[in-house]
Amino acid sequence: MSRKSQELTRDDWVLAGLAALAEGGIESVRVERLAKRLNVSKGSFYWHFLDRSDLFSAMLDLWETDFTAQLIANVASLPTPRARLRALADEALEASMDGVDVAHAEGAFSAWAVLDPVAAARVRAIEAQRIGYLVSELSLMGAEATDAELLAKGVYLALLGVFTTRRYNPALAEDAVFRRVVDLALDAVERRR
Amino acid sequence: MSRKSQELTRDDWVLAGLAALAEGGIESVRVERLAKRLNVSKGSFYWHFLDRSDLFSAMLDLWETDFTAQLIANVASLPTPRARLRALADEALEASMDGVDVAHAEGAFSAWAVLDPVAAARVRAIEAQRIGYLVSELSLMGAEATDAELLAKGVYLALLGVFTTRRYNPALAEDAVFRRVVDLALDAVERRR
DNA sequence: CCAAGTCCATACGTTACCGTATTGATGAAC
DNA sequence: GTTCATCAATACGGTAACGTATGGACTTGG
Repeated sequence: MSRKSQELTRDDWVLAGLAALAEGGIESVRVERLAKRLNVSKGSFYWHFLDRSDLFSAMLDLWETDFTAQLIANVASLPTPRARLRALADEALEASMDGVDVAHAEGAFSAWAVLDPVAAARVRAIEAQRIGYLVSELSLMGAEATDAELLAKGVYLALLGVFTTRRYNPALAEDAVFRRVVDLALDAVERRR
Repeated sequence: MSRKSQELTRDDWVLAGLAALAEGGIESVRVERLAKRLNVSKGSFYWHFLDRSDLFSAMLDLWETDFTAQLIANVASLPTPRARLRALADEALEASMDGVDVAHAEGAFSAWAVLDPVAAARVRAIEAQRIGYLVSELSLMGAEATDAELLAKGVYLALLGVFTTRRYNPALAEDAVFRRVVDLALDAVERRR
C-alpha cells in the first residue's frame, strides 16, 4: 500500500472541521481534537495550515463553493418558479454531503457568524445570493418587487429557524411547518395576480 | 456608604452572565471574565455559586421567570387575538430588560440549547408555552387545530430566524419581514372563515 | 542510492480557564 | 468591643488548548 493513501489532505482536515462545526459549534473545532479524530498528531495540522483561523477560512471556502452553490444549481432545470422553489425547500430540509449534515451545519454557520465578524461577512454574502435567487423567482411568479423581498426573507428566516431548532426541539422544526410557510408565501403571490 | 451597597448579589452575577451570553454566547460566560467585568475576584463567584453550571441553572431560571412569562402577560389585556398577536410581535422585536438585549439573548439561548441538553430541556419547555399560547390565540380566531399549530410554529421559527440573524445580517432581519410573516399567518386564518 | 522534499510525531513554553483552600476584611448582634 | 457571619482576595494545582521547534520517516528525482 502506497503511503499516499494514508496521508491526509488539507480537505480532509476541512471536512473534519465542518463535521465538528455541525456537531458542536465553532468553539468545538479545535486542532488537537481534530487530530485525535483523524488519528494523527497536530504536527500534521500545522503542516497543512498556518493556524486555526486558516482552517476557518478554508471551511468557509469549501462551504461556499461545494455546498451552497450546489443547491441552487440542482433545481435550475425545473420548469416553473413554483416547482423550483418547492424543490429547493425539499432540498434544504434533507441535504447531506460528504458525511456532513447540511442542516446542522447551516445552523452552526449562523451561530458562528454571530460570534465572528470574518465568518459573518462570508455568511452574509452567501445569504445575499440565496435571497437574491428567491426574490427573482418570486418576481417571475408575479410578485411586486418590495413584497418579493419581504416574502423571500421571511421564508428564509423560517428556514434558519428550522436549522437551529432541529437540534434541540425537533417538534418545532417539522418539515410540514416550513412547507406551510412556503405555501403561505407562494399563495400570497398567486392570489395577488 | 454602607458595605451592602457594594456587595454583589447572586442576581448581579446572573445578570452579568446573561449579558455575556447575549454578547458572546454561552462559551463566553466564564467565571473569571465575569469577575473582571464586575471588578471582583472569582472568590466571590464561588461564594455565591457551587460551580459554573450552577450559574447556568440560575440564568435559565431568571430567564424563564423574569423575562419569558412577562411578554405574554403584557399583552393579555388587549381585546382581540389579532391585537394581542400583533402586540406580541412588536414586543418580541424590541424588548430589552435590565441591560440585557432580549433579542440577542433569545438567539443566544437557542444556540446554547443546541449544545447543552440541560439548556435544551428548559428552552423546549419555554417554547412549548409560547407555541401553546400562539395556537390558542389562532384557534380563537377560527383556525383549525392542526393548521393553527403549523402557523404558530412557522411564525415562531421566523422569529427565531430574526433573533439569530440580527447579529450578523440585519438587512435580513428587518422588522417588516417578520411582520409580513405574521400577516401571512393571520390572513390565512381569516380568509378561511 | 542519496538528496531533497513532504508529511507527521514529540516535546516544549504559554495562556486561559476551572475549582479548592486559606486567609482577610467588614458589618451586625450581643 | 468581641464574636460571628458574610463576602471577597489570593494563591494553588490541574487541564485543555494554542503555536513553535525540531527531528524523524517515507518518497521521489536525479
